[in-house]
Amino acid sequence: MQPSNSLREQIIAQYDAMSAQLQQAARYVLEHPEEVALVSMREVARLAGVQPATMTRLAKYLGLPGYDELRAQHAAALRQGGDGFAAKVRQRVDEGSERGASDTASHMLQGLSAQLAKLCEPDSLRRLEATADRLRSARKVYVLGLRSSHAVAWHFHYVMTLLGERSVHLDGPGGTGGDALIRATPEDVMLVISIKPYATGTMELAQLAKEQGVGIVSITDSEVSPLVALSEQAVFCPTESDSFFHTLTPALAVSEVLCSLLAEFDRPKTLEALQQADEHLLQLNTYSEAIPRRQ
Amino acid sequence: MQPSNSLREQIIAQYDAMSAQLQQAARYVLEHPEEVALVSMREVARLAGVQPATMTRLAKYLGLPGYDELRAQHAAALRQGGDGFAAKVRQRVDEGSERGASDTASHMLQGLSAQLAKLCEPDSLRRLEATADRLRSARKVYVLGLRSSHAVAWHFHYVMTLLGERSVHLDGPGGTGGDALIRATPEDVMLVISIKPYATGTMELAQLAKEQGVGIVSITDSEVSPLVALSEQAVFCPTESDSFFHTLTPALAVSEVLCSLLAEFDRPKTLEALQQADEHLLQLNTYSEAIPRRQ
DNA sequence: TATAGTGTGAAACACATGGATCATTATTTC
DNA sequence: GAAATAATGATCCATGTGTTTCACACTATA
Repeated sequence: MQPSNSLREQIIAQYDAMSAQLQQAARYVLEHPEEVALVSMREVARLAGVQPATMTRLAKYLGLPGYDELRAQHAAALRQGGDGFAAKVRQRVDEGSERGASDTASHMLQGLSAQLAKLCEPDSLRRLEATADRLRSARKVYVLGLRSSHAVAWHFHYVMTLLGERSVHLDGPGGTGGDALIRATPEDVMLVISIKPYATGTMELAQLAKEQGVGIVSITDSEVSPLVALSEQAVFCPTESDSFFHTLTPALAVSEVLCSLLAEFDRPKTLEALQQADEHLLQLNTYSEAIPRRQ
Repeated sequence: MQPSNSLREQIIAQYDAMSAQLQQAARYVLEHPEEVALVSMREVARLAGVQPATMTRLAKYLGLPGYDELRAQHAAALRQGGDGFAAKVRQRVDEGSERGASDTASHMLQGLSAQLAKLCEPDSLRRLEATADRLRSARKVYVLGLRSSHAVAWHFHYVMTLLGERSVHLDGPGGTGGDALIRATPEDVMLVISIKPYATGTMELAQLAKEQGVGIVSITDSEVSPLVALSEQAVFCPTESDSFFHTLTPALAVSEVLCSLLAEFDRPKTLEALQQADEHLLQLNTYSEAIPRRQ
C-alpha cells in the first residue's frame, strides 16, 4: 500500500534535508498515502497542518512537476493495492507459516486488539464516563499505581500535568510517595490503578485516603478486586495475555480515554493549558527535531 | 473492494429501471469503482462515455444528495481495502461511529484497537522479530525513554527485571539517569523509545551510547524519526488519536510483545527467573489479596 | 396528428482547486 | 551585528469542478 515505493523511499531519503514545514507535510504524506490520493490538496494540507502552498513546494522539492503528479502516483498505488488485497493476505500467511516468532507476536497483538474492542461494551463505557465525571468534580486528583501499574499511573499523571495543575502523583524516591496525601481533603479524588497481584502498598494508601474522606476511583482488573470495595467508581480492564505476564495495554488505553474525556470537557481551558506547556517546554529546549550536535 | 456494499447492491437493483444513459453511467461505476474514487466527475463521465450531468443525475437517482456523496462512498471503500489487513477492524470503527456519534470513548478505543491490528502487518512483525533478536544477543539492555515515553520504558524495564538481570533503566532522580552508561560496552544494546516530539535528552544520550559502540534499537513513530538514523533496528508504532495528545498504547503493546518474544526464547530460564521473583516478593509481603488491616 | 411527459445535451453558474507571486519573517554566514 | 539567504504565509489568478437551468428531441397516449 505504498505509492510507487521509490517515491516513498525518496521522501524518506530527502526528509532530513527538508525544512520544518516540508517535513511536516512529508510526514503526513508518508503516514496517510490514501488521503493524498483521495482528497484535494488543500484538504491534505489542512489535515497535515500546513499551508496549501507547502504541498506544492513538497512536490517540487521531490523533483515532480507539481502536486498533481504526487497525487497521481499515490492514486496509481492505491489502484494497484486495492486489487492486490488477496495477494497481501497470502503473503502474510506464507510468512506466518515460516516463522514461529511472528506468530507469537501477531497472535498477541490481535488479542490485545480484541481486548480493546471489548472495552467498547456499554457497561465499560458507562463506567468510563462515570469515572471521568467523578474525576472532573475533584479539586485535586491523586494518582496511585505501584509496581506494574506504575507505568499507567505515571502516564495518566503526565498527561494531566500537561492539561492543568490538578494532578498529584503519589510516588517518589526514598519511600516518600504517600506524603502528598498529608493535606488531602474530601474535595479530592484519588485514582488508584492496580491489577492482580495487588500491591500491598497500594491498598494501604488507598484505604488511608478513604479514611481521610478522599473519594476513590479505580482502574482494576475485576469486579472482585479488593479495590472495588474502596471505590466509588471502577473501570475494569482485561489483563490476560498469552505471555508469561499480565498485559497493561488495556489499562493504559483506559487511562488515556479518561484523560481524553477530561480534556474534552473543557476544550478552551485544555487548549490554553497545552499552549502554556508548549511555550514552557520550548523555552527549555526540551524537544529537538533532529539529532542534536554534541562535541 | 466494493463501495459500501449496500450502495453497490442498490445500483444493481435499480439498474433495470434506469434510462439508457443512466445505465451506461451506472455500469461504468460498477465496473470501475476505483476510478470513481480517484478522478473527477467530469473525467469519470468522459471515461463512461456520458455527459457530466448524467453522473449527477445518477447520484440523485440513487437517492444521494449529489455526486460528491457517490464519490465519498467509493473513497471510503477504497481506504478500507487499501490497507488490506486492517480493513475488517476499520469497518467496525465506521459502523461504530454511525451508531453513537457522541461517544468519544468508544470511538477512541475502537481506533486504538484498529491500530494494534495494523501492527500485525508483515513489515511490522518482521521489525519486531529483528528487534527482539538484537535485544536477545545483548549482554545488557539499557532502556531509555523520557517524558511521555517514560511509561513505556519503565514498563519494559520492569518486566525485564522480573525475567532476569540484564536490564538497566536509564533514569533516576537528580538527573543522574545517564550515568549507568559509564560502563557500557559494544556488547550491550540500548532500547530507545521516543515519539514526536522527540526529547532532546533522549537523542543526546542515544547518540552518546552509539559513539561508545553500543547497539541501538528503537521504538518510534515513523520512518523519518531522527532515531532511525541511530538505530540498527526500529519498530514503528502509530501514535495518532482523536484526542489532544498522542497515544502511547500501541507503543506499550509493542514493548510488551518484545518482552514476550524475549521470554519465549528461553522458557526454562524465564520460568526459573519468575519463580525467584515470586519468592522474593512473597517474603517482602509485596502483594495482598484483600484490604490489609491497619490501625 | 396533437400533446403531455420524459430523457438528453449544451451552456452557464458559482465555487473550489492547484499554482504563482510577492512581502515578511527566520536563519545563516560573514 | 549586518547582510544575505532561505523559509514561510498571504494573496491572486486561470482553470477545472459539480450543479443547475433550459431548450430540444423523443415517446406514448388520446
